[in-house]
Amino acid sequence: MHSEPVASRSADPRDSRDAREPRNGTSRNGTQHLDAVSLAIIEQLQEDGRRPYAAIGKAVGLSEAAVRQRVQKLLDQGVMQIVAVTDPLTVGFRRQAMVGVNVEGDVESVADALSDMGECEYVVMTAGSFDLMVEIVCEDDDHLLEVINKRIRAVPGVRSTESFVYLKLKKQTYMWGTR
Amino acid sequence: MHSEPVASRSADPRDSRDAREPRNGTSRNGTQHLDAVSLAIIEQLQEDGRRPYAAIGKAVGLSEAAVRQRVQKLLDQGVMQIVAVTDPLTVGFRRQAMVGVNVEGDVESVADALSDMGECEYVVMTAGSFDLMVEIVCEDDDHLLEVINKRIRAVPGVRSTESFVYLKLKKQTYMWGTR
DNA sequence: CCTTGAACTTGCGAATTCCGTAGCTCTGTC
DNA sequence: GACAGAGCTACGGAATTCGCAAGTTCAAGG
Repeated sequence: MHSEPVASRSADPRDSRDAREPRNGTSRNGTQHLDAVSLAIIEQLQEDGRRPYAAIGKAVGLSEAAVRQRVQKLLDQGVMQIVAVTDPLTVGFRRQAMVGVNVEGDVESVADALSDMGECEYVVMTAGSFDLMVEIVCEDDDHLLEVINKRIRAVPGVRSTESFVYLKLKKQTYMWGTR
Repeated sequence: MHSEPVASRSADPRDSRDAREPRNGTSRNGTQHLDAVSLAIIEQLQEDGRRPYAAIGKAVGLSEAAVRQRVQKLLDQGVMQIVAVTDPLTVGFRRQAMVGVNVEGDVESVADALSDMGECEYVVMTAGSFDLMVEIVCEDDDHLLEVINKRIRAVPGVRSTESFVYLKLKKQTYMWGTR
C-alpha cells in the first residue's frame, strides 16, 4: 500500500514549505529537530531498511538525490542507523537480562562506564527506584554472572543492582510513527 | 578494514563444511539454528544494513548470489529484519518508560495483550521481582499516564506495575557478535 | 548404487539503483 | 544588494541488484 506523499506538494512545491515548518537543525539541548519529510523518510526505512531511495522519494515527495542526501545526513548525525536486528537468542546468546542500577554520586559517569562494556547493549538513565536500566547480552550463565557481579558492581559509584533475567522475548518493534 | 572471510575456506571449499557444522533449520522449540556463515552475514548487516551483497560475500566467503538468497531467507523466516532505528526522543516521542509488571495467572497471555498495544515497543518475560518488562513509547506525559494507568493496568491478570521514566538514552547497539 | 533435493558457484544481460556533480532557488547575513 | 550556505532537481556514468540457467558437491533415502 503505497501511501501518498506525506509532504503534500499540491501544485507548487513551494506551497508546502511556505508555512513556518521547523527546519532541521540542532537546538540548544542537543536534540535534533526533524521536519515532517525527514520523519516520513525514517518511517519508510523503519518498514524496510533497504528500500531504494527512488521509492522513498516517491512516497515522501522528494527527488531521489534529495532523499539520498537526507538519509546520509541523518546517518552522519547519528540520528538514525540502518541495521539488521534479530532476537539475540536465535543468534547464540543464551542469556540476557535487564539490570536496574542504583548509583551514588554522578549517574552519568556510571552510565558512561557501563556503555563502554560490550555486553551492555542498552543503557538508559531513568527516574524511579532505579537510576539506570541496562540491558546485557551474554553467551551463557557464567558470562552473565561475571558481567553482573564482577564488572557492573565493580564500577565506582554503583551502590546496588537488581537483575531480571530474560525468559522470552515477546515483542520487538522499531516502528514508532507507523501506527 | 576488510576482515578475512569468516568461514575460512583455506584451499578446498569443502574443508570448511566437512565438520559437523549445524545446518540451518528449525528445531522443535521453534528457534532457529544458524550456521557460522549466516551469523557472519548478520554481523555484516548489523554494521551496515545497506551493505552490498557482493561486499558481504567477500567478507563471509560466499558468492553474491548465495548471500542474496541467504539474506532473503533470513528475512522471510523472520530471523532478521533490516530497519532504521533511532532514539525516539529525537523523533518527537517525548516520553518513554520501562514498566515492570507483576502478573497473577497466565503470564504469557498478559504478555500477548501488552504486545498488541502499539505503544509497547518491547515486551519480555523475565525472572526476578517482575514477571514482565515492557518498554513504552509515548508522545507526551498525558499519553504516558494514560497508557500506564488506564491501558496496562486494565489488562486482566495485571497485579501491579512499577514505572521507570526515561531521562536519557545513553547507548543503543545492535552488534552482538561484533566484539 | 542411483536418485532426489538442497545449497552453492559461475556467468550473464537487463533493469534498477547508487553516486557525484552542476545548476537553480530560497534564506539569512553583513 | 551582494554573498554564502542549505536544500532541491536533473542527469549521466558506475555499481548493484535481480532473475535465470547450467553445472557441481554433498547428504539422505530407497
